Formats: sequence, C-alpha cells, structure tokens
Amino acid sequence: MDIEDAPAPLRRLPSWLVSQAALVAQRTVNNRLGPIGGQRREFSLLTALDESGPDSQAALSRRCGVDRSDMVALVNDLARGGLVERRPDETDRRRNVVSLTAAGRNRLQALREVIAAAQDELLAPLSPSERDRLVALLTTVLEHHPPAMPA
Amino acid sequence: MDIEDAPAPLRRLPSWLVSQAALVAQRTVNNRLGPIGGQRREFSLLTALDESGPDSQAALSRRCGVDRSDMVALVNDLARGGLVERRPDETDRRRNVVSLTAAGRNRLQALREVIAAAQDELLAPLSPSERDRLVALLTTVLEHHPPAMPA
DNA sequence: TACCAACGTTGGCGCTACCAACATATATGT
DNA sequence: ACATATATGTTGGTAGCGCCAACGTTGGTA
Repeated sequence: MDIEDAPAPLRRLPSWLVSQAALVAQRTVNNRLGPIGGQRREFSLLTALDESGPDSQAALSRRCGVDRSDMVALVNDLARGGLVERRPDETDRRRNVVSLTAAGRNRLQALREVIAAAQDELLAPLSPSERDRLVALLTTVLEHHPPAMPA
Repeated sequence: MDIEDAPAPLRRLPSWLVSQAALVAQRTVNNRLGPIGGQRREFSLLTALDESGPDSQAALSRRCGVDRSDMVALVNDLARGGLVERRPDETDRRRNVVSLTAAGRNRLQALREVIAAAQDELLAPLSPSERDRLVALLTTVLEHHPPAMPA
C-alpha cells in the first residue's frame, strides 16, 4: 500500500498517519537491527542503564515504558547474553539491581550507530529544520498526554 | 512513563518519538472506540468501501494496508455484524465483492464522529497550524517510503 | 495447451501492549 | 506492635497487528 492508494479520509487522519509512520520507523530500525540480532527494547534498556546507572527492574520498566512483566523477559534475554547483570538488592530484598556489563556497553555503542543510521533513512525526505520541527511537535504531543502505564 | 522520565537519548530519537506518539494515538482512539465495540481496522475498511464502492477483498487489502489473509477475518467480522456484504463476483469467480450495507453506512457515520473527537484529544496541545504542519511532515515521510506489503 | 498470475482462505509466527494474580518484602498508620 | 497497604519480581494469559507460506481455484498469456 502506497499512501496515495489509501482512502483519502484516512490520509488526513493524524492518528492514522502517526501509526503508519511508526510502522515505517519500526521497519527501518528493525531492518538494520536484524543483521546484528538486536531488538528495539534492548536498546531502550541499555540506554537507560547507561544514562543513570544500575537500577531496579520496576524503575527501569517505568523509564523505558515497558510493563514490569515484560521487563523480566527482557532482562533475562540480555543477562543470558552477558550484556547485563541481575543481582538481588541487599538493602531492599524485594528488588533486583540490573547493571550494565562491559559487553553491554560495547553492544550499546554498536546499536547507537545502527540506530542513528536508521533515523537518517527514516527522515531522508525532510530537511534538518523540518526534522527538528517534527521532533518538537511529537514531543509536545507526548508531553501533553498522561503516562501509558499507571499500573 | 511520562516522557520526561524516559532516557534522554531516547527522547530525541525520531523513531522512538513517532512510535510513542502512535501508542498514544491508538490508545486515544481505542478508548473512544471501546464503548461502542469498534476497532480501527473496521473503520479503515468501511471508509474504503464508502469512498470507492464495492470492491474485491484483495483490492481492499491493498488500499487499507492490510494483508489479504487478515482481510478475510475482517470481512467475516463485519459481515457477521451485517455492516458489509460478501458475495461472489459473477464475472471473475476468483473474487468476492464486498459492499457496504445501510447498517454499515450508519456505523461508519458513528465511527467518524468518535474518531474525529479522538483526533482533537490527541492534538489538543497543538494549534491548528501546528496540526497541519504535523500532518504535512508525516505525509512527506510516508510518501517517501515504499509500500509495506509487496506480497 | 501449458504456463503463470491473481484471488480467497487457512494456519501459523513474532512483536508489542496489556492485565490479573501471587508470594515476598517493605512501608505506613494507628 | 501490629494490621494494613503498597512495592517488587514473576508467571501466565489475552489481544491486536503485521507478516509469511502454502493450497486450491480461476483467469489471463505465451
């Protein structure tokens, strides 16, 4: 489906456009992540850990916008690959502390480059100022809307 | 997750922003569709039929950006609800012709109103010209990227 | 006629977003 | 202090959506 084939009323619906654009974005990123066996959520988690250091799974869930239950599987995957370490928190024995390993840091760097390239591909038809504008508009929309997961 | 809780590197990634915005958009639409038992694909199909009249499932698949196999189930659902009619095409016996019923037309009108309200909610923080700008930017991005389903 | 292309259909896979429930551990209020 | 509420990790399940492979039927083409 090219966009010009889609029904005209849909082509003007912001919610439809943004959903279609998200599909394109995800395909673009995944096409580049596939060859190195990466996933989008992996990048989110590694990024969060790199930015703020070790943290509990629940805190990471909130910051990454991922459900607690999904974070379990995500940490399992990355821990199996040695990119991340999970150990019980001695001061609060409900928690696990998840931390980045050296391998995880290397992995993150590789993902960063791949994902940066995907951004360029995605925004190819836009000028630099248009790209800024798009980012600003989307940010405004997101800032206005409540968090996804109050649970 | 509020956007300001998300890792900073993510907050600047266009692919991440557009995916998050799509989530918000889908939640907004679904929250309003839920009470009347509607789905997003239903709206796409009814819209396509209303715009261009009866058509084959394959053609509708292409225009709605839905896989042929998924269109089968979609038409099943809507036909069961009497919103759509499926009959064999006498002139090309490979095809089914799907057409809108009177009930389908009424349903479409109801969906239109609900979805229009969702757009307003989604874009609440944007001025009219900003909304236009966002639509234009997303359209440009979509026009530049190849169709999703060559199959 | 032989071949290829399109169609509808079935069945399946994988990702993502969710929710419910539970046991355990901590925090809070009285 | 004790009862109650809340947070955490975990399991398991649901649902929508996008996508692919294969098959039998039908139509168009070489």
